[in-house]
Amino acid sequence: MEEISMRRSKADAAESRRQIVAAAARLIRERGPERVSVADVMQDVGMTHGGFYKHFESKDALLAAAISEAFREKLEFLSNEMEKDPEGARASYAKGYLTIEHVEDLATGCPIAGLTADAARSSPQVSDALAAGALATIKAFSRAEAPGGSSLRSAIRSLSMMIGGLTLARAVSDPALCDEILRSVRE
Amino acid sequence: MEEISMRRSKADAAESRRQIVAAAARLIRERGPERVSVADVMQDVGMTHGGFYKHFESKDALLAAAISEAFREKLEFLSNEMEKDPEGARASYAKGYLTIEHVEDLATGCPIAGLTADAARSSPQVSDALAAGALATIKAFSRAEAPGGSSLRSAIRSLSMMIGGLTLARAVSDPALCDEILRSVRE
DNA sequence: TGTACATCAGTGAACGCGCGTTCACTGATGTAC
DNA sequence: TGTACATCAGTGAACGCGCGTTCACTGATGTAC
Repeated sequence: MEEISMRRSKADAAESRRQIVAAAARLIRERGPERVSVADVMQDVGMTHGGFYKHFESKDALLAAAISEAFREKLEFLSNEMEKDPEGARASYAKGYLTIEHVEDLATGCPIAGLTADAARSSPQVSDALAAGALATIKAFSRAEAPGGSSLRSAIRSLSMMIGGLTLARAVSDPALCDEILRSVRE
Repeated sequence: MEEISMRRSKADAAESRRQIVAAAARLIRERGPERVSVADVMQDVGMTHGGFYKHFESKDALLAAAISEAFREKLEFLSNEMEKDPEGARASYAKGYLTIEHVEDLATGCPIAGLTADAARSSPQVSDALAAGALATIKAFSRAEAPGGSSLRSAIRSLSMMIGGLTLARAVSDPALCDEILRSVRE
């Protein structure tokens, strides 16, 4: 315990930072940005809260980095799908998106559905990170073009249906209705 | 100031409670449930925070009541629209829903889009209130039937598109893209 | 209708607690020679 | 390669502050007679 408390190499520090951001990206989606303290995040990576400010200027700076990280993971996943199957990537992403697993798994779920309400009431630093992620998501979806129709329009419409369907499924409590929502929106 | 501090009649007390709930319904959508304190709400209706517990058992009880009130207002509005124009109520509600005004007005906006993420991380008391409101909304939309198609399915799909479109429009920062999202989803 | 008293809506001070942030300190790391 | 020293990642205690909640108190309301 004590020998861990000394200074670490630059590589170690960079790894610490990565872990802090990854932990925050999960925790803020699971519990909400306000219900996750700096100490919670640091404890999650096995550190004490005091060292936090060696990595970030403020909690808001961490939130912004965590939101960017959440989008990075999602877009990386979509990008891999597109390499494997350029034609069906968007449909298969939507299929995985509209599942009971995604409804229940807040921690690694869609950051647009999970964090837009929070970001809209937060500082520019936080809402800018969400806006950048949302823009990148729309662009990625436009690229993963479905056959026919205006690319941007159809990307926006697909994303809206997915985000709204997930939100509505999370809003209701009756499992049967939740399932009906997912099935209805999946087409 | 001082003469206001004494006991009020039962009618006055009921009116106070109504005002507290109405203020909370606005404030929690505007700032988020965690960023609104009991003292903020009481101050908004011109009272001190000490009297709060004469009306509610806890802050969570107020949040539940405020969520129910937000839905009540929305459903009342939809109900009025349906009386005026049974055929076009759903379309005209959707048209008003997908506007820049609604994107910017969090305080009196859709509680599903604005509060589902918060409710999903809250106590049963709070999430149950949201679930009840969401169910009532789906039912009202099913009743306001669009011509043709399965009533429930098409209600769910319309609502999903609206909620997702509003969320996506709130997520982005570019006004032109925000406008493009609203237009794309409005059909 | 009038009187005496219990009730209880609202006040304002106080409570404990957790939060974001700061700070003095430690000692391995990294660098200048 | 070896030595001396500055750096800085991480520790753990401490800070002010705001929060949800409690409490003793006030005096008009509401009721029993």
